[in-house]
Amino acid sequence: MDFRKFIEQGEKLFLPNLSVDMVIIGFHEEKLKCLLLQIGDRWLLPGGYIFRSESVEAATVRILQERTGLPDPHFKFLSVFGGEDRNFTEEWQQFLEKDDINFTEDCWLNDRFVTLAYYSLVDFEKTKPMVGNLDSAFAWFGLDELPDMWMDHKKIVLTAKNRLKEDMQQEHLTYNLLPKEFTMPQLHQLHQTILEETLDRSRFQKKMIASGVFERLPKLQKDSPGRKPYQYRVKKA
Amino acid sequence: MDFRKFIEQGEKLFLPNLSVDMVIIGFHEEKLKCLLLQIGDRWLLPGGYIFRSESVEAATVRILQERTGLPDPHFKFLSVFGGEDRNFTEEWQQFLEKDDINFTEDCWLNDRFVTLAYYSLVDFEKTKPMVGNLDSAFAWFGLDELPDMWMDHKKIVLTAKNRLKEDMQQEHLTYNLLPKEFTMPQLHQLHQTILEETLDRSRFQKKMIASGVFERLPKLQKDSPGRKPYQYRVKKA
DNA sequence: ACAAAAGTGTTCAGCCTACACCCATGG
DNA sequence: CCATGGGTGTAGGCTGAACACTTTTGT
Repeated sequence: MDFRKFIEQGEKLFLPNLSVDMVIIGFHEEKLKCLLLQIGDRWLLPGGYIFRSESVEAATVRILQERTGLPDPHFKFLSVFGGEDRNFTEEWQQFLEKDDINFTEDCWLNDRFVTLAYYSLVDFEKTKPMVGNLDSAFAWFGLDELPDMWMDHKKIVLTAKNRLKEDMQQEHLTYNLLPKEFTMPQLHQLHQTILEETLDRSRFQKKMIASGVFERLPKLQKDSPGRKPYQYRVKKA
Repeated sequence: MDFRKFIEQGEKLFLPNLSVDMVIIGFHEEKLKCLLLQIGDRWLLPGGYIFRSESVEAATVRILQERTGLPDPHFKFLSVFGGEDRNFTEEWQQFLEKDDINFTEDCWLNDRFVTLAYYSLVDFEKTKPMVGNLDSAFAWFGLDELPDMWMDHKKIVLTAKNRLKEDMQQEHLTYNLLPKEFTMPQLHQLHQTILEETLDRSRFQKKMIASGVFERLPKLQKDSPGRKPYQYRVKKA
């Protein structure tokens, strides 16, 4: 969408005062990373607004696809952030004062926003992040090395980090962070990273296999010393 | 709030296109009941809108207090319902056409609404439901005997019913449905009702006591045959 | 042959399960 | 004293914890 149109006509196109924010999480170099965008000097979560003729779910998928290039990304609802003072007046002003856009104080973007926060687990290697109209860059940040962020966005990321810990103990979803085919040692390492504690290798392996969620594939070929691990993927069923 | 002001000026006072709906659940006569309001011939969930200068959380609490009369009601987020065609044009029309209010097609209430659904567990006996400006009556309905309801409201109730089943296995929250002081047989019966299955009495009792969440009080005095049960309440900690 | 990596076994403790049994009270 | 309701005990099975052991591979 054209930038000027977005600023000037956004309130006609989108549901006002409501946004969607995405905590997009990947796993790279033994660490959890979060995809952030840069506007001005500061960083913020990828997000967007809901077209008046679009369901919330569709908006969520669209925003995710736009940012990650993935056709069918995983996502899960996180939380509503709805503080009465939740607006981005300062942030927009800092960024837009240098531009020639007609950005007045009563612009819809300056109003209060309730945001619907989601988190999304993606395959780091498959993800092809893209910048939007407003943001000048993207980058992956370790969840413990977050930069200065807009408003409550850092709080949203940390909420996602904690929620992921809880959710993964209830349902199988961590495989979304790995390639389609992966090994138990990889999954084991991933779980340890997310939970921030060591897990008994033997028990982990048996529990995962016993869950019946995964199916075993031929062994992985690789050039490192030691036994070759089996590969697994999620059962389609 | 004055009815005319609500219709005519609501869009200035509230965040537009966003509502809060409450599945208020009580336990009475061995059954789960849900508090509904009547507008015209049909029933709907208690709900409301968020003032522009009010946090979502504050709105939630306010709406709950208005409807239940309870000072500090329990509530928990349920889900977002955000379909692209989610509006109440038909429902409002049916109800308001007999009135002399200036209710035009472009009224804010006819627009699309995204709703934030919560559920709330209340002590049936302590709850003093109240009707609002719009609704003509309230009533408690068994979760398996729901009447004809607005739009997706029945779906929201059933979502709450299922979520309650899941949540209660993770955290202690069912005591919100009972008086401050209650007995294990009561709690046992309640859990069986919610889960729709029988639970071993012995095991249930030991598990509850072992959780350390409750403290034992003197035995209950009552006039029925059989041993008198202890009373319990939640530990304040 | 050795070290490293991955897979599998073994033992023990603790918890869940299904009942059985024991206590208290009113009729 | 017995029917009813409520509290506690026990034997077996399943699951999780900790760690040992074996297999496979590159160097």
